[in-house]
Amino acid sequence: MTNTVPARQKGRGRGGARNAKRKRRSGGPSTAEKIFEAAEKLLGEKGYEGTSMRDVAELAGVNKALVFYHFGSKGELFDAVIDRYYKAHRETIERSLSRTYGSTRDRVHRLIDDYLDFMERNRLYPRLIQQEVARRSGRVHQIRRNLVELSRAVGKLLDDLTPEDGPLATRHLFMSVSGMVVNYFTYAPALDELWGGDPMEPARLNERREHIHWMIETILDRLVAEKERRERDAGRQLEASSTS
Amino acid sequence: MTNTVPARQKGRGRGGARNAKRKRRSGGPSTAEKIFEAAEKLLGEKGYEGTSMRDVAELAGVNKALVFYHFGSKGELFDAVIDRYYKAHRETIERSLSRTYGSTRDRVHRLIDDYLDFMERNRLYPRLIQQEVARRSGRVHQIRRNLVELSRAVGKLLDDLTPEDGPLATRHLFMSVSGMVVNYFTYAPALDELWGGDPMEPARLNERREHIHWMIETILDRLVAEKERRERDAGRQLEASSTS
DNA sequence: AATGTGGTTGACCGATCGGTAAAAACTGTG
DNA sequence: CACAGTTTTTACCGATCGGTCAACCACATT
Repeated sequence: MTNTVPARQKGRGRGGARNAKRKRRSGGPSTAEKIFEAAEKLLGEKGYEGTSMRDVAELAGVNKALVFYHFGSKGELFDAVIDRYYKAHRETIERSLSRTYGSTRDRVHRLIDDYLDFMERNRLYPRLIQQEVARRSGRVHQIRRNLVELSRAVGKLLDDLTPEDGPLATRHLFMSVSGMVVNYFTYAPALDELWGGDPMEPARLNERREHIHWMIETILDRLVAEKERRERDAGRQLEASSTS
Repeated sequence: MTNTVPARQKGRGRGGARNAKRKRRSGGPSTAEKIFEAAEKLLGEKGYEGTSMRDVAELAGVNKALVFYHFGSKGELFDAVIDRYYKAHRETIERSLSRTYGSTRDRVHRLIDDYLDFMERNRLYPRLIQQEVARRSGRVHQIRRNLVELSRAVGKLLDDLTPEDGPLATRHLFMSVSGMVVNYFTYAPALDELWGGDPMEPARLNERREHIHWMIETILDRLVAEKERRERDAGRQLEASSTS
């Protein structure tokens, strides 16, 4: 998966990073991969401060020193995890935005679907990101940039449907919709009384998906209506001034 | 503020909790209050695992042992903080819901306003709650119950406007709206590039408030329209069956 | 068989963690 | 003043933290 070159001597020391890549006979995951997966899980569940390197080693089923051998330090290990998410997140967005066919409305719905797919495939990601953002961790600045760029891209997609400023600016809509998406994954399981069952099972997830699409549809309808009203008003204004 | 009786001997030992409450001459906050405020701040900013009792003592400007003297243990200290939020949260909701005058629409808007007021007065609360919920901390189960009850109360308020199940059920709307509210406080400061200024200054907060009210209005309009359509359809159905 | 190399191990380090015990200081009351 | 009760301080504890080290192992090359 990620780079398999150990981190022992941090950059300094002997020359180029010779990519060893010794063959692994049994098809199982490499040590580095096992560590990475354990770190991914624990970071999502317990957060950075709540996870110890011993926990990681134990869950991975390897010696603790191996974690440092392969990833250097706790910070580097979790940076690697976050970096993977960052790249997957970015790729998801870019791939979705690159498909430019269909109406604006179709493209927005498609973006939502791709975003939800990403969340469903990476269920620990929303938990991780909520924890780190709430703590102002600084370790997630790349992902923050992703979100800023995504909001700007949505702004271009919506074009003249939303004003540049004020309560209907794209950034507000973006915050609201991303809140709808992300919060479900973090809050719904904690509020399972409301659902009477596991909110993460496929049927419930699809229900949530429908809800969000309904919300998007409702918002877009209103934005279009308001735009038309603005244009009508402008036309009337023009008409009135020309006849005066 | 909270109970000022130290926790040294956990329940057992000498008889009733004699409320000492020795008078404090200088008007400043008591030691317990200083500790509590420091804990509140750090818990919101760094989370439970990210905060040490030494940090708390240092920020409060008191001896570390005093923290244990007054609050017993780390868990009890932070439980006290969370309990205060729980009660304030609950009181805010109950007071808002108890004012039953006005239309359903007015009452919903009022609830949103009161909720936003609470968040603005307790800016560390959304950060705390997001961290603890994302970690499935278990220390916030009272607050989770608050949210469940709030969702049910909103359901009663909306009455027959929302169906019991499916993507338009109250729980989905509740999740979406609470996401809009809470996520702004946790995400907006991390995405300050989008705002070109501090999203927590009063003008921006009011803009956000307007946005949320606009969203609520849009959702309610659509729900009312769909309800009327359903009734019209039902009437037509009835008419058709009576003339057949 | 000798050598070099990347992967692995267990023992260990100083720092910090939450928590405790007992003495010391402070306080109001007789 | 003596006394009792409360609050604060100092010094300490064992456990755990992130991280290091030297030895060791498996294996490919010479």
